[in-house]
Amino acid sequence: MPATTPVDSGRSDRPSLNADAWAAAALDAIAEKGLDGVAVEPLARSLGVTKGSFYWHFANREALLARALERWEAQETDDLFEHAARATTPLERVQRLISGVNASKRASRIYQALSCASDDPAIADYVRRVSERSLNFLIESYAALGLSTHDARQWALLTYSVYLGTLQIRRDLPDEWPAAKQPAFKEYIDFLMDALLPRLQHDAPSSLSEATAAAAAK
Amino acid sequence: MPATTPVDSGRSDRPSLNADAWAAAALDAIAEKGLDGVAVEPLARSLGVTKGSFYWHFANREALLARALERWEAQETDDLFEHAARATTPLERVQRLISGVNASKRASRIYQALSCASDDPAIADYVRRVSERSLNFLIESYAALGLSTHDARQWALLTYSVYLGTLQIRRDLPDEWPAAKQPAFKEYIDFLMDALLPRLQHDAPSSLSEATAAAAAK
DNA sequence: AGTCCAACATACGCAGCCGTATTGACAGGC
DNA sequence: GCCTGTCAATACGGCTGCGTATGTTGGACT
Repeated sequence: MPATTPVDSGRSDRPSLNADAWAAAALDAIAEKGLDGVAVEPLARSLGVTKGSFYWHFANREALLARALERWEAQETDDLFEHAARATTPLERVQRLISGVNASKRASRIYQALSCASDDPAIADYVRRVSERSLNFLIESYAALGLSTHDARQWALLTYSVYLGTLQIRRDLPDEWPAAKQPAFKEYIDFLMDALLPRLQHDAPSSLSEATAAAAAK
Repeated sequence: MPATTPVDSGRSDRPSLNADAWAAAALDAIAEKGLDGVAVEPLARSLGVTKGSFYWHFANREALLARALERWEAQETDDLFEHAARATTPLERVQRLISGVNASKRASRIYQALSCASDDPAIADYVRRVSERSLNFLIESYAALGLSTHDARQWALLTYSVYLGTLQIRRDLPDEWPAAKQPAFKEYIDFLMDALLPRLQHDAPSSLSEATAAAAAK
């Protein structure tokens, strides 16, 4: 009864699922129920179809996972580039990363779920690449602040570990973590920015704190 | 054929499994294969018995999980107390936590696996308590350094997030992380200690760096 | 109008895990 | 020597997910 357009031209009753829709649903499942949440039959149910549809688009569950991971990696990379494009100053980049810790609960959950499952070498490669790009982004940001490659790397490792650790604290100790609206949140972000920025001798310290406040106000 | 001593008197061919042995095996499974690795039949196989034995000691899988989590919480708490007992100075406490980031791969894997599965409210409680104790330990350590409750809390959050984030970096980016034997490791630890300790005005900075080097040399 | 094909649905066998029920081995107390 | 309690093996049913084989349908094309 429901008319379908096989080439997926425009909208219809059933948009005729494609592989990307399955991959997107798989990523949602990872975010909500972990990697084992990516099961063919439950996913089909949530999409309102049966697995007869799935095995038309994919060879098996592994192929779906690969596609979902590619999608995830591309998304994370795009986010990073978009992030870099918006923040012009290297200083601003670090500030945005840190103050953005309260955003994207979904992204952090996917990241953690995949990191947990990185025993699987296939998954480990994706996680490694995504993490590496984030770390390199930070290294470049600190290098652009005038630090040597060596020092920039150390500061980037520090900041990235703070970022990751904060994500986990927010999850494991939700009561201990101030809501973004509370004054304690901004206060702590300011504290972090002070701890995560090297004290450059040739720069006035007031400019750092002013820029921090400006970014946090957004 | 193999004689067993049912009351578990001493050692025998089969030491007659008790509930604690099952809980220990369950924790091993969590460390190696995640929470879903805690499956009755595979565990029984790895212990050389069948699940007929399991359902004598436990009502169901959930009961095993609860017992394993209790065991884990007790272990982590004991480790923390032992850790506190050995490090007398508050400064030493922070140093040992940070430099001990390369130890206990197993513990960190269990922690991460449980944190991933903290959607389950039963598990979340255990994770929360364990994390809370660690954080409070750090808060007290920083407070003992002369910081106010508020400042100690901020520094503790920073250090704990660095600790957690470093664990994850070591797992996700094993190539980026220096081995404990490499000079880069000690160097980075020194860098961390400098970044994670407040600069107290009334203390000579040289004493901090000296104490750091002494602890790292161990 | 008839054919073809993409995109499903249906039905099946298989494997793994859970939990139960039943039975069996073995030791110690009497 | 029998009885009882402990710990374990075996056997079973049920559920869930994977993968395959085959049926069905509606639209595109000619």
